[in-house]
Amino acid sequence: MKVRELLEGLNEKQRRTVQRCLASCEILDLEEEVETELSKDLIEFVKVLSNPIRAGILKMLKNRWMCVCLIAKALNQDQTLISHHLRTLKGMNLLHERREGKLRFYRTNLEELKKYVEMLEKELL
Amino acid sequence: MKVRELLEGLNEKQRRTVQRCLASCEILDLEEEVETELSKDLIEFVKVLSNPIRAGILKMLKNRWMCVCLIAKALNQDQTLISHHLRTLKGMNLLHERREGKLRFYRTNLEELKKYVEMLEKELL
DNA sequence: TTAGCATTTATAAAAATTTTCATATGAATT
DNA sequence: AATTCATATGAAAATTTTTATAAATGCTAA
Repeated sequence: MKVRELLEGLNEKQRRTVQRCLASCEILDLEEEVETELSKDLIEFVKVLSNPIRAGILKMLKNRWMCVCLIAKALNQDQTLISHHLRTLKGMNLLHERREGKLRFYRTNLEELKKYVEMLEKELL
Repeated sequence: MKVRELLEGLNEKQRRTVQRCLASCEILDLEEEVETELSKDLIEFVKVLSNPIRAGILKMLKNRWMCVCLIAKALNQDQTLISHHLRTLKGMNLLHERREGKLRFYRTNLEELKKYVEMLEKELL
């Protein structure tokens, strides 16, 4: 979508005001193509990361395996709450899981995490 | 905080289970230092970014100035809603602002944005 | 200077997320 | 086999975020 097309979508008064402004200050070129869409996945990733508990989990598990009860202890949170957040992270493929007896160990999936961070840079910088 | 200290914080049964497991599978070293804290600012940044409208604004304004009414048109959202989100973004210093007559133009503060993305990489990768 | 317009601000309503609590599941110890 | 323990799940409650509505600001053009 070009700036010109957006401008044409405004009501008459607004359009006149903006046109006049752009004519005098030349702050914006009408022929520029405007991109607003971010990948749905990327937004979802950022949302997952935006919770301090989930972000803390990813940081803590970036270079080690830990079982659920130790994760809960480290973050000083109820185990069932941690379980919920682990599920969310797993849902985005951001964790590896490994079972040892009745314990479950998790570790950050750094490949996947890096993929998202690179997407972020590409889209916004 | 070391893994050993976390372990000592568990109740006796749990501690025994975990100790026995670690003794046999050697998946985790008790002497490792565990880091869980992310910078408060960084989390706030990620939260700001986690809304699709705000992320869309940052993408659209990464290389141009646009006035509020055109931003609203481009995202096909009510102008007052856009104003709210602009305020949030301004509050994190993620936007430059410029007034031309009765219009207000915004543009992404790429320096600041880059700063946060770099923090993110440093903390999580 | 006044009337109109672009935008902001305040506040209330709606929607989404997080947390808690009760219960389920599956492995291991007894 | 029965019980216990670590973790998972689901639904309800609490909290936060987003959106909508109404009123206020401040610039400008007439």
